[in-house]
Amino acid sequence: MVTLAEVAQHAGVSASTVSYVLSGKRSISATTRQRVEQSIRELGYHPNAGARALASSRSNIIALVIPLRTDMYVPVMMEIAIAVATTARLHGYDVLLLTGEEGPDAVRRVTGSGLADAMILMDVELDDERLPLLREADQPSVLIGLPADTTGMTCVDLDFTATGALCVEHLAMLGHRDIAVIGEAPAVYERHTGFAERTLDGLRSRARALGVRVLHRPCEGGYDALTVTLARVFDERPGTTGFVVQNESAVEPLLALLRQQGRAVPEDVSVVAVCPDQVAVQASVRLTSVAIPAQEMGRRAVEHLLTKLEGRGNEDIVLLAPELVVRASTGPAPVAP
Amino acid sequence: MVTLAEVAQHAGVSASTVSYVLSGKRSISATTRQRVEQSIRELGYHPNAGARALASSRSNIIALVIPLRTDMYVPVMMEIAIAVATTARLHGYDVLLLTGEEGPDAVRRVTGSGLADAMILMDVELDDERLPLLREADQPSVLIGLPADTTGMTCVDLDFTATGALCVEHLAMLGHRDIAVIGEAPAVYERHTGFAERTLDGLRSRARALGVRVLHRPCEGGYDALTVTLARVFDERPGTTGFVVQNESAVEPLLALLRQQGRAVPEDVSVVAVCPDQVAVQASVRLTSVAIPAQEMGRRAVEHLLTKLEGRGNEDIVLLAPELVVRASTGPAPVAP
DNA sequence: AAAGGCTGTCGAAGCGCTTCGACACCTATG
DNA sequence: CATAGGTGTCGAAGCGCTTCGACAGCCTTT
Repeated sequence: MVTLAEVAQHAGVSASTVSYVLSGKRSISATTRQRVEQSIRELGYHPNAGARALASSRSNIIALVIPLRTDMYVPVMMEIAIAVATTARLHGYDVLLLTGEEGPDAVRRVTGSGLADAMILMDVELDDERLPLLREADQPSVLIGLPADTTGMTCVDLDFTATGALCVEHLAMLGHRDIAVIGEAPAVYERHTGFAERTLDGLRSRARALGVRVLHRPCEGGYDALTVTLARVFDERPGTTGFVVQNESAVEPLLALLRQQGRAVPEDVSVVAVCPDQVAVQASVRLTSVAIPAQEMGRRAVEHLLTKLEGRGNEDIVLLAPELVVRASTGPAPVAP
Repeated sequence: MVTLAEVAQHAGVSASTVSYVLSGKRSISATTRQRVEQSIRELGYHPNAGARALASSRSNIIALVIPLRTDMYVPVMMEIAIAVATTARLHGYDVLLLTGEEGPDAVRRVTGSGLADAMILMDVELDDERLPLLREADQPSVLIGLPADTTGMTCVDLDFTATGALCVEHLAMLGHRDIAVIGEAPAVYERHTGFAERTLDGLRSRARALGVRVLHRPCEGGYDALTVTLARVFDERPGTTGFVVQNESAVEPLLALLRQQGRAVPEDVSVVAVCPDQVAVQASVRLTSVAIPAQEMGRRAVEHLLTKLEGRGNEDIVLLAPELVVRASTGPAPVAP
């Protein structure tokens, strides 16, 4: 293993000079710099992470806490994680992957040990028990998701309230008056993950404003669960012509069942989905949808974290504006028979 | 930030004694140990990771290199990553998340900087350019996937050859004589990721032995691509009654199209999938399938890595035996009309 | 009773780096 | 020409921990 001292000797300068070449914190003459850089290349030198962390008390590592559950939005989580890792690398940081399993202990461990300089938490619950710890930690953090109390926190999320409103608007504009919402599994609501409720809020309040009726049903993924849910929907609201789906694993079953019941999409029934674009375009009917901008969320989270690490920037809520893309699953409401 | 020295002072012992209490590398009297542990708890001490890494030249971190592409098997990757993180924590290790983006440089960086003690690489290509680096590195590594040349490497993977064979066997036993394989996207084969080819090999050689005909078609996900592929299959082999699908995003389209064409599953056509269980049970027909044991792969990879870190264990190929679970998508071949 | 072996604790060195103050040298200024 | 102010480089201290050798005190063994 090559050390700073060896590089210094090889280049005929002192260790501190090499350090300053590396960090750029003091001016170094062009000739010296080149000589040092040459030595670094020749010897294949890589600074030792531990020593660096110890001396500078910065690890250049960002901790990313991902949810342990893999019951929903897996591709979204993955995409966020990859975006976080990629963006972090771009700025010279590495990413430490923690699962939600450890709970608050993970926060204590990271802040206490100096393992990471900052943390990003995904899948924050409305009343997350890690929040108090983060508030009093001296390490910056960014949440992906929106807890109930955001004081002192920086959060990045899709504006789910606006998303809900957008979906209703689109359907209302097409003349739909009775809308059903197929939501996430009941467990997701019970867990108070926030985004599901917020979508619903946005949806309902805009529906009220537009004079549209909304029926909401949480739903497990898969065909069996959806068969039951759909039957209940049409039972209670036979005139339903618009659907909003916020549950990846309910998308395809919904389309299949509608088809099976002789309800054509979009002639008889319109469907708007809240899902990754890939799901929307690969579905059996290309879905009008609001995408979840996973990459952007990951990128923004890291960038915000970095400005906080630099002392600039601070408490802040970033809500990404939803975009509805019209595809083949929505059309004018059928004229009443 | 609490330091070892502060704990030592608080407990009225020397720093080294605290260190030995923590590491257990020398015997400590029960009373001293308790006093120290008490102080640690009271002060909320966490060892500083950088200092520890520097002094011991072990970071207690495992690097996990995940593929950058999110075009396939995303849930599987995620599940592996989570299993790796969880298992690692169980043994006192943390996980550093690297994307394939950096290529061989990632390996150099990690080995050079002592950032991690060992690495796990996912999505290894048959002739991966990182392999030579890993061979000469003094850090242990484990591959998830099987490259062409495995000398000096430890690999963990599903036995895809056996998987292919198992699928054919099952269909052959049910009397199917003409089998079509719907594979991954052509790009996956071009990239030489290995597992796709191995499945095909196992499939073909067992088919030959059993006197079954096999037609293989790579296929992009989604309905459009599958419509074309399926038409070609039935065009070339009208008597096809068995399908093996190894492409998550082709599963549902296949079922839908078959249904649409009036081919009942499993009465007219049988379908076996190679996919995560979740996909198999959530499909519109509960699929007979060979699961990809993502959790197990992640767990085994970490455990192997740890034995290598301890100096025990070494070069080794672990092929997990596939298990075929019969569900509702396969049945006896229809009697010829 | 002396020699030897354990056990439990301590002090000190050192891991590889960053960073502060010092200082030699050079150039502009009065 | 002496002085002030930059530049560019160096030496040394110290980050918080692990680990090695030393050794005091005790218990066996001969």
